[in-house]
Amino acid sequence: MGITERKEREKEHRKEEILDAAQKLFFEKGLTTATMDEIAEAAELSKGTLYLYYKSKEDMYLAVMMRGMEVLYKIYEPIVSSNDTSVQKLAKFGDTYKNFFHSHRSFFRMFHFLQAPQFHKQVSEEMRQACSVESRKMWDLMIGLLRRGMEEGAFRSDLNPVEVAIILWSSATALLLRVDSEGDTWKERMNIDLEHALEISNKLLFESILTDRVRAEFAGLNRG
Amino acid sequence: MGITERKEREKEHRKEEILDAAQKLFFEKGLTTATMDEIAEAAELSKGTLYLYYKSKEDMYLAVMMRGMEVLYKIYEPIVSSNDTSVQKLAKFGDTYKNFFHSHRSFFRMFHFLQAPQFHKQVSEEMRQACSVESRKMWDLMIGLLRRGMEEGAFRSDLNPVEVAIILWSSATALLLRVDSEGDTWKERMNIDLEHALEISNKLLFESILTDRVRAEFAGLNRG
DNA sequence: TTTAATTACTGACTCGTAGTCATTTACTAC
DNA sequence: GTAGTAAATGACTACGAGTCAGTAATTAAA
Repeated sequence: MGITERKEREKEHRKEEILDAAQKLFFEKGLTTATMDEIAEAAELSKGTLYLYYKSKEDMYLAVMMRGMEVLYKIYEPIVSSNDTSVQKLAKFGDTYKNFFHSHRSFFRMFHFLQAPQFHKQVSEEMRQACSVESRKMWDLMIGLLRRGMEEGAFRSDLNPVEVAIILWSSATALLLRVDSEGDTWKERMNIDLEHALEISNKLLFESILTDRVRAEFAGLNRG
Repeated sequence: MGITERKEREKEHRKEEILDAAQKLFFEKGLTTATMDEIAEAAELSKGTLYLYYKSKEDMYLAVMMRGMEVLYKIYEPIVSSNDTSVQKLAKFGDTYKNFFHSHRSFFRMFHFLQAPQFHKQVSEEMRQACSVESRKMWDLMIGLLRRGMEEGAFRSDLNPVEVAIILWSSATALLLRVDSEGDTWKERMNIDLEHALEISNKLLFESILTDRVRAEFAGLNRG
């Protein structure tokens, strides 16, 4: 009989329902301001029940964040699988990240959590592991793209593809975080458009990793 | 009579003593783990007294962080005032930031707080203002350096010096944060030295903002 | 010197919230 | 119908930020 299986499904379903409620509140209020009581109420369950499904508030937060990582992965994956050239793919990577920032701002903000070690106290080892696996998928996409581009002679092969991936990803993330938190300030006080700064940053880094041959083509395209 | 002045001095002194205790505990335990009771005990005062000098725990945290910003400023200021060329100065800026990261790791970590908007709830307007002024001093140093370099023809003048400052600063900060929180992981799992990645990132960005003339000299120097 | 007034300090208290656990309710099997 | 199991509950504990009525110390006035 399939009772065990049905129960298993229902349990998974309940877990997702709880996460829906958590997502709603984390999006609205952020990690610290949203309370477990509020999430419980939104999920139409008691607080105790939440802890049958997630070990801590932080674990729950990361579970929501992983949804965001999956969203981003599903956007990126087809870019890598497409028939574009490596150069085109990398350009799309940059645009896509910016689009994701705009269309999924709340998820993007959550990514920031990973880099704030002071709040990881309550994160379970399992969740840490799961996040690590999920983020590894993203890195592999990008590193693979760069590695193939180097083999094809599009990108400079004297650079380490992993290092380049980290450089591109980190600088884009840092600038988008700044857009998010300080964008208006820079605009008002210095008349600076941080998104334009991001474009310049991407352009500078992008061009500096192209091989001379491809850079010449690229410049030709930009002029024509 | 100087009683009012003496009292004023004593009050300032007490405020610094409290900050010494706070700094010790924030360095050891971070913002969330350090408690006001612990800080009070370390300062040999009651918790209530702390609130006569600082409006909230977050305010206190930012006051400590500002000490770090002053330390960094005092390291940077002489670089800008020196007789080096703009190119040399900019190179020193990069090295200096990395040195600061190593010698004042706890301060560096605190800087990260500014970019985590979810924890700014309890920060008073005065403190926000004070931080803004202090960080503005740093930015002005860097922006001024870039602007002069552009006027002298060392850096490309088709770029906006403010944008370049933001780009260089953000990417360096992002990579150092990663060194701090994930450095060991990348080393173990991928055999990647994130500090080397930072050097590459700096080199790529650095060279791409030089004018063609200076880049040629620079390349000559690097070879010679 | 005594007393009043001002300032500095105290620590028990309130309040909010994460996480727990003994108990209750709902469901399944025999 | 009853025993056994799984799911859910919510009152409770622990803990920490921030408060405030009261106390002590210092200065000014009488």
